[in-house]
Amino acid sequence: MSTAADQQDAKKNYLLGSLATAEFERVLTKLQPLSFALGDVMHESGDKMDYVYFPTTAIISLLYIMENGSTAEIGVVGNDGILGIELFMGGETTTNRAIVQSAGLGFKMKARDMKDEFTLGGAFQKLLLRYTQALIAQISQTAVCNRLHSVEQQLCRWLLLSHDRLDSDKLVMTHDLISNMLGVRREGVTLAAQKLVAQKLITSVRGTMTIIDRQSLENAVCECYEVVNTEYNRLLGRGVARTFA
Amino acid sequence: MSTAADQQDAKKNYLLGSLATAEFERVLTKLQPLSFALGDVMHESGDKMDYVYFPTTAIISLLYIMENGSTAEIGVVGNDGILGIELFMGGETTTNRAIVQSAGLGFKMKARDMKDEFTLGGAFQKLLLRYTQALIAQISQTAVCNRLHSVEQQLCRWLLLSHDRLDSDKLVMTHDLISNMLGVRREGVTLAAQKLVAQKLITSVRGTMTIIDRQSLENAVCECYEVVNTEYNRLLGRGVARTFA
DNA sequence: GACCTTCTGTACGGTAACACACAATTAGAT
DNA sequence: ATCTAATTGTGTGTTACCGTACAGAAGGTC
Repeated sequence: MSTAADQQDAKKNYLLGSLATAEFERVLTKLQPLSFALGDVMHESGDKMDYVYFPTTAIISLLYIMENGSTAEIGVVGNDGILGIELFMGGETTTNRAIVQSAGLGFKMKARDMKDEFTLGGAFQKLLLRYTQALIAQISQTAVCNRLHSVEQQLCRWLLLSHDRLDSDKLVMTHDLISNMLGVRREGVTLAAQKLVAQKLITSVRGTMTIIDRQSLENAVCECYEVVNTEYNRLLGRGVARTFA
Repeated sequence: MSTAADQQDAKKNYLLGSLATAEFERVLTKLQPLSFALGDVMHESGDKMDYVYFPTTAIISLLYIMENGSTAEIGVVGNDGILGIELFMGGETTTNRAIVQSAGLGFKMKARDMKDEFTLGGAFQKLLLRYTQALIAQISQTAVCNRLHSVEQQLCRWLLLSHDRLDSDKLVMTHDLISNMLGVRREGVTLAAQKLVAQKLITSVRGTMTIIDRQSLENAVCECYEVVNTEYNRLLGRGVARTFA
């Protein structure tokens, strides 16, 4: 692939966008554009992946599924990162499911190409490792947040994380879906959402939540959100969070 | 360092022990033996580390400390791994505190030496990356377990995790310390421990818990324990868990 | 327009873990 | 032997979330 439009699009993914020109152009030749549909399972626990993915407007959830069917999200990948770190980390597979949480676009790269690029040991490798460390920070914070914070706080965090990775203020998401991500009951999400609606931070109507007061949402969220954001910023040179005008 | 005794000791750390002879001997010249005392803080959130550590009989907890002072463990490193992945991952620091949970021995290596070894890109690098992926699995499972399982189940998991990394059946640990690791109240640990004592899985006296029926403890634990163990086994060629006679 | 499905709101009883308070026990120090 | 500090046990009331059940509302389909 190599149209100028694709080039522009690829840069929307921060990892690709931070590559120096020469490296970016080499990598670009190995990328194929791709559309992610809501609910698509990019890989199942234990699956070998044929591709790695660089979302630009799509968001992918890393979900863990328990034996009894309950689920919990451990992390999220959007235009900030790459799906498929297990390929260059050497394990080939992981124990979680990757599912499209918000439809959108992105690029894919063959597993073989990814490994070759990584083995070169250049700036791309360094970047991928730093990204992996940022992802570890996100997963760690999820662990802590799961232990110590309320559903309402976690819903705030989840909304902000999604908002950061989207162009729009509208999150197309049912309470049921969010409850699977947060690992809580659907009713729990409804209740928490109502509280946020009452404070006029969001609106929530059948299948869509809209963020109407992001600043106040940031005031309501637990520290976990900011900690992860700062860490992404430190490790990758820029935060994921939207900035204000 | 290079005495024959040290060589034997170094092999007690699985990462070091899985190196091929030539690589092991090269690495060995860069190791210094070290003793870890209970409660020692190996690094604080945000600190740059001068060394990485390879425990052999000590256990280190990766603890996250919230703004309000409450704490939660995100992972644990013993003879199965290395403390200080952030050095070769490129971030230099992390957002958690590393504290000695169980006193014991191990080795340290200068940060500079670690980076040089990693940059060589050989088997050691591959091993370190696979270990990092195993640690990610552990942290992820902690996140899920924090969300979905009871304190009693988590105490079982924590006891087994510690037992796996120790020679003894005695865990020198107060309820208060464990409560900080699990991110729950001290009373909660006391209650959970009482239930396990009633089932004759452990004994618990002032400052020491002793595992007396490991098999039953494994039956009582949630799936999280086994999942992580299987993943360590797959990624590193051997599990951490003790095997039975 | 009638029907069906999906999504959301509400209610009720149950439970696990919380916060706080304080008593009882044990270990170590002088 | 006594004192002190650390550790563990226990009780009481509160809260957040769970499981279950069901009603109402919104949207798609025929």
